[in-house]
Amino acid sequence: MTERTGDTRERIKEVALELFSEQGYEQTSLREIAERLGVTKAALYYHFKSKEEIVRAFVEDRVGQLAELIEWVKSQPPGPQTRTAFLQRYAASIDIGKQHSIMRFFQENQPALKSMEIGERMRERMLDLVEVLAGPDADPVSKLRTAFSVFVLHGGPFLLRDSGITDEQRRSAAMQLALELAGHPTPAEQRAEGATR
Amino acid sequence: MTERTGDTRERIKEVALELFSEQGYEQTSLREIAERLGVTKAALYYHFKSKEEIVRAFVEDRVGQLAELIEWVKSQPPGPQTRTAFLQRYAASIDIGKQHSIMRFFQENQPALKSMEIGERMRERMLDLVEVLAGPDADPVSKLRTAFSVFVLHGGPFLLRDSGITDEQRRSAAMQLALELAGHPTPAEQRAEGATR
DNA sequence: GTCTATATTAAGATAGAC
DNA sequence: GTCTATCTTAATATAGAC
Repeated sequence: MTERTGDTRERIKEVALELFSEQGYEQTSLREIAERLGVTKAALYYHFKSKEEIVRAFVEDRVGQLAELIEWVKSQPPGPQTRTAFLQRYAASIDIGKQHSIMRFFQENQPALKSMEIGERMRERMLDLVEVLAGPDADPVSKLRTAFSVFVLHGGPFLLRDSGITDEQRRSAAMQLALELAGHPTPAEQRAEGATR
Repeated sequence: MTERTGDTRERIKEVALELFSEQGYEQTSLREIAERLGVTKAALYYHFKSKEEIVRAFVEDRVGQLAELIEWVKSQPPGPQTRTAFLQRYAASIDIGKQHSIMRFFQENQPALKSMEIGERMRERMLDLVEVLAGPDADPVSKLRTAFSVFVLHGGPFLLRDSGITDEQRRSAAMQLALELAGHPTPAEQRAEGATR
């Protein structure tokens, strides 16, 4: 065979994600992706029927992971302990492979994703996640606190990129703030806690 | 005169900002802006020499406001009290006119802004702001906490847009979390506080 | 599965009349 | 100050040979 099975498709996804997350979706042309891979644009169209299809391919990977994470949260008792335990799992899930790039791409390319159905799916998943984490009857402030606890893990390290510290220190600082936010009980949880004492 | 002085230029800025912040910079064509105004593209080019120049015009407004806010912070004693007082001023500054749209545009169009010098200026201003608010010797977690206290005011209300609550309740929830984050003293501030007791 | 060549389209931008 | 008309460019996408 002329090449290892499925390899080219994966390499296109990887290079595209790298460029899309670094430069932006609209700022990256298929020509650029093709050149980086040492092929022509036409080759890309053999593997994907459009530019948007490439996005769909790697965002779907992340949507699948989120579905699993959401199921895990649902299987746990609601509350601050589950939220803080979740953040450890979530951090691990973005630190492997290209998941962190996917989240950065998702954050920074909302206008482009608005017209894609995969963007809508991703957005809904993130909202679902916050919903199950905070609990359906959480007040708005608690929902925000929960949403930002997750958000800090993506955006925090990036925000600290100009400080003279290591990646590991950035991740650690983000995790510390995330835990602080997630550990805060909602009013509903406080009432429940008081009732069982 | 055929029209009220400077009016058209301002109307272009307004319409462009509205479309750029709702749909994205790349997703909005000059044709669309012109149509909305009831003129042709050529008319836009009489007032602005490029699409990017329109962005520069309204982002510069915000950069100027930020400079003033930063000066105010510098004039105050550093610490949690100044940070919380600042957030009130900051919230007021984005609630007037189109400043909130400018910040949304800034957040959601980072890839497009990356190649514009006005984007760089804006980014630097925001980093300066966090620097003076948190204090130069703040640890990474405190810097993050401070950065997110400001960020919550932009992003928080937008994140809660699907909850069945009013705009006012959204703003209030965002402010509450922002104050919680900004009110937290940094380790350096805690030491200084202990020393003066 | 990848190439060359090309179709198609729409954007940003300009020239010059009025 | 705004128009019509046009230029220029570069992108996504496709046809068909190899």
